[in-house]
Amino acid sequence: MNLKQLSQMLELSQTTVSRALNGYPEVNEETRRRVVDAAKRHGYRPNPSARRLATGKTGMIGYVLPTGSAVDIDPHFVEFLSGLGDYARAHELDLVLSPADAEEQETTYRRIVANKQVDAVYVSSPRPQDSRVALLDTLGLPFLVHGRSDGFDFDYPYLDIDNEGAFHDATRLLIQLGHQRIALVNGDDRETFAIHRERGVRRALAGNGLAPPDGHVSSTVMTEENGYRVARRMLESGGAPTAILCSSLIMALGIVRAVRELGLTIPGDLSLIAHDDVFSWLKPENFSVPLSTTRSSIRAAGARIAERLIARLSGLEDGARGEVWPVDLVVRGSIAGVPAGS
Amino acid sequence: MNLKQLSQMLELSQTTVSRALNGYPEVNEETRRRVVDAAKRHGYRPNPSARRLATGKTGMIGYVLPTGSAVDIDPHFVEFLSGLGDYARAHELDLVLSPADAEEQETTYRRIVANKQVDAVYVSSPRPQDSRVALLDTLGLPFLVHGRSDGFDFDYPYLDIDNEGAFHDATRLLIQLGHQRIALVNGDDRETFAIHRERGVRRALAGNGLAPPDGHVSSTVMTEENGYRVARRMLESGGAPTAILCSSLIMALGIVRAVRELGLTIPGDLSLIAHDDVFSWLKPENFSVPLSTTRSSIRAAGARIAERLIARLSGLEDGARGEVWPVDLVVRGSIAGVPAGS
DNA sequence: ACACGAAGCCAAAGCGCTTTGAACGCCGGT
DNA sequence: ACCGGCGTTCAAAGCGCTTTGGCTTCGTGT
Repeated sequence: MNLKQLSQMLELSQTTVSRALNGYPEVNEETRRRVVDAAKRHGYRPNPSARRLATGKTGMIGYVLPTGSAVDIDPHFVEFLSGLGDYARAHELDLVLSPADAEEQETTYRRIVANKQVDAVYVSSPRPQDSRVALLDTLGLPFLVHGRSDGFDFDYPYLDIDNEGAFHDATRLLIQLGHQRIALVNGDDRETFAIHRERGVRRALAGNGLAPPDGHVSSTVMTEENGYRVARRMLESGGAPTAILCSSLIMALGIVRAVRELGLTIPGDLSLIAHDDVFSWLKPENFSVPLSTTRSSIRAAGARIAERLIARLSGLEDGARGEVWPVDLVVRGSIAGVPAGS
Repeated sequence: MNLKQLSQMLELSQTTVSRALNGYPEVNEETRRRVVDAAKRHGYRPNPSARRLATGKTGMIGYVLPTGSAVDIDPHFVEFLSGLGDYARAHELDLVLSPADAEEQETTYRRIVANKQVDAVYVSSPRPQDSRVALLDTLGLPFLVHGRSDGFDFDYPYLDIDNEGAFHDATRLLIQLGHQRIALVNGDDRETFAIHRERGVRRALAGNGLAPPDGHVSSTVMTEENGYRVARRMLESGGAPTAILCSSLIMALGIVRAVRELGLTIPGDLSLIAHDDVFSWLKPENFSVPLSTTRSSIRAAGARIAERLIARLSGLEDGARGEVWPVDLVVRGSIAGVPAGS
């Protein structure tokens, strides 16, 4: 059933039917009712391909997926997707994933724009002065960043959590507990979130006249293995940290393993706070010693991003609002005062 | 730059230019060269929306993403995506994710078909007699299943790993080591993969006149917490298992935690084999006791699925070929003979 | 010399929608 | 009695591609 058939059936022009269905004002309310009613009864649904061609709007949002044999998609992504899906579902909003070589994302963004494949995109894992943000800004494709990209002189819409504040507060807490040698096991410090977290830690330390010694700030891909390696190295060095802040639960697994292997205990020998993105399959309270965390649901962020994206597509939101969410600091058994003799 | 402009520029008809570009035979090779050359020089790219409308083909593949507040997307999904992306990238093939309420996926599939949104879909986490498979078969939308759905009297294309064989072999190995009380910590047994794994275990046991006692086969969502709970329950019961087979590394984390908490050791008190889908962020060799595994890269499967899907879209593959991959059995330190006195 | 098929090209008709520009009837105001 | 304007509807022109059917032109066999 297409528009033509429907309009013939109603003895109206395609124009009128189209307008009735799309809520244009210049159609008689009585007529609109008839049209809407008939459309529903016959299960008429406008052909999206035709509509796309006519309007240029696709009703889809896009995401350029960095791939490559050396690239591992962040496991957080799936949790984010859950959130996005939760919200998008109700609006029949689809998400288009365009895989791209990690080095050549720009080409893909250009293609997306040239092809008018989506109405907006979202960008994740941004870095300072992220080229994608700059590109999208000039290309004029609406976008929303999950995270932040510092260093631009224009505003753009984003949703971020207060990484700096979270790690600042967590560090301050450790300091209040008497810790002085506090280490940071961070993610890739080319990304903004990691930079902000490091900044938070340093600021808290500096506020107390402290600074992390050499080798006590590490930046690696957030795997269990890296958590282990880094922790092992730190803990075996002279002046080992008495507390560690860690950017992910998965790395924390590795840290715990290192601690155990060295015959140390948490929190007896080492206090540990990790960032928790809230996964259902790995919970900080279930660590052998329940883990203190900075917590922020990445899934909720996904839902909010979908919400804002949809608002933007329907013209309800505009401008370049940045939104920063506070982060919970959840204290569990993994932190304590400084071990005696340290 | 659109087709019209390009054809005027070349002083040819749109027909000829279109045909030249799409490789139709009835165009002079000399002419084709000119056209292709000009198209490249001017960066002409056919408008996909227009092409869609004309042909009905979209050049995209779809996936219906089950969502809902109670639904957690499988973390394996992201690894699968990596593989899919690796391959799809080179072909500029995009993936459309359509979020759907877990209970109402059917509606979404119908919408996708009615709207001609994608040329094919892939289906994951199939169950026996999966309604999606039946639906897609009748709707006539090309599809490819990752996994298998038993119980249909027609063939359909799928890619699966030999779950039954893997768990059979792993169990047999444990039996050969002298184990008699072997338990299975499985995933959701409404899904085919879990059913096959259980079947593999039972078959190996039966082959030796054994059978799992009550309570030694569990089926839960594959989280760390469930691994812990189940293992704890099993190990504290009378006639505790001396060996456990486990369907995921994440659950294995929980099992290890339970073992440790009970003051037991691996492999001294308990042998453990888990299935490894090959994640970069959690590796079996890095468990405190290196884990023996049945191993199959889910990422490779993603790539292969993309490959087959693409072959199918370009008409190279047809029919309903099922493909089953063998699974590696990798022995590491987590298994040993039966503890004395058991 | 003519017919016939193949090779190569083209004009135009879709695909199914939105949107422009115009038409129609009817009202109130002058 | 006439005109401007409003409310409502419509025919037709896109959007940019593919594909049908037809039209030349040229070489070949009779």
